[in-house]
Amino acid sequence: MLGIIPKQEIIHIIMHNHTRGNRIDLDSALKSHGVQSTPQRRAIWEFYSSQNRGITITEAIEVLQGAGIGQATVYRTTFLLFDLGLLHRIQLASDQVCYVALKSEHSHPLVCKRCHDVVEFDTCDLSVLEKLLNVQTGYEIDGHQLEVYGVCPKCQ
Amino acid sequence: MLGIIPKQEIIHIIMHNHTRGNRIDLDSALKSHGVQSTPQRRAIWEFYSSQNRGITITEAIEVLQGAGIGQATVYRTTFLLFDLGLLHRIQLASDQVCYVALKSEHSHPLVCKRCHDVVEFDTCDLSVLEKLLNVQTGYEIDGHQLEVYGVCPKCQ
DNA sequence: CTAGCTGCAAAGGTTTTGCACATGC
DNA sequence: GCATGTGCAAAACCTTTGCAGCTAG
Repeated sequence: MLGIIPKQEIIHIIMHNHTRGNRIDLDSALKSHGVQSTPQRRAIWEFYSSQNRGITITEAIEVLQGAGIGQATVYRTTFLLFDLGLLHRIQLASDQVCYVALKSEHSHPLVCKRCHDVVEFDTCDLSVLEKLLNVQTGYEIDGHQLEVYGVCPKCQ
Repeated sequence: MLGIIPKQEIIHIIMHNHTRGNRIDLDSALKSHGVQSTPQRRAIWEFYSSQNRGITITEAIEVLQGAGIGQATVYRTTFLLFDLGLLHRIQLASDQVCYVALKSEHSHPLVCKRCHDVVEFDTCDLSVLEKLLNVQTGYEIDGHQLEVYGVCPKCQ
């Protein structure tokens, strides 16, 4: 009963949910932080956005150098996008880190441990938890990072 | 009304909650994974456990070399402990990663963005979310990573 | 026009590795 | 006693930086 939803369908469901949230607009995101929109930045964002799996910096460099973008720029831009909250950073194995473009403004990745495919979800309600933590600890809560891990239907 | 709980008290509350969960026993954890318990591994675990804030590998190396432990061993052991699920890995700034020892088997860190102090909580109930994701996506869910960020009372 | 961005290549830092020796079981 | 773990130092790798030229606004 589980795992029989065709992949296409899943993507569709996910995309459908996303259209309810605010889609991310790179240019406004950059402008609102007072930094320029350049062809390189757009290309790098485009690349991350076009993948639905975690991308390591090394992979990104490899691909984007083919498009004539310098490795330093890939580093600089990836960190910039991460700092702006447009990329999600994911822990794979003990030492591997990869990035996924957020599709909507509040979303979390569900990552396949085997093939690293990622689907996103935005239906996490942690406001109650955050309130509780605030009362219990006195911390002024201002965000969370949630990643869920599993094995995708294809890999099961 | 918030932020007036003395730190001592907070730690107490947190520790008290933890005693309800299973405390972590390094030796059994190591043995159950078929790896040896050595003085170095115990010392490194001891060190992470004694801190209530995120520790970078560089900091760990610096301290533990004082105890005569080689840097390669610190790397190897830190990754081992992380792979065994005994250390939590935390993203600080865009490129800084640090580690925190889990106090009980299912716990999550609440991290101060300024001083990197960490308190842990185990009251997250994501089973409903995990079930939903399973049905929606066909993924076989087997874990999640949740980090909450904020500013601790001291830093406010 | 100018502040901000980029590519290049070198410097700097971090992580991994091979190997001889030591140690847990 | 032997498989596993460790320290050392070198190698490999990854990330950052300085700078001259380019470009977005």
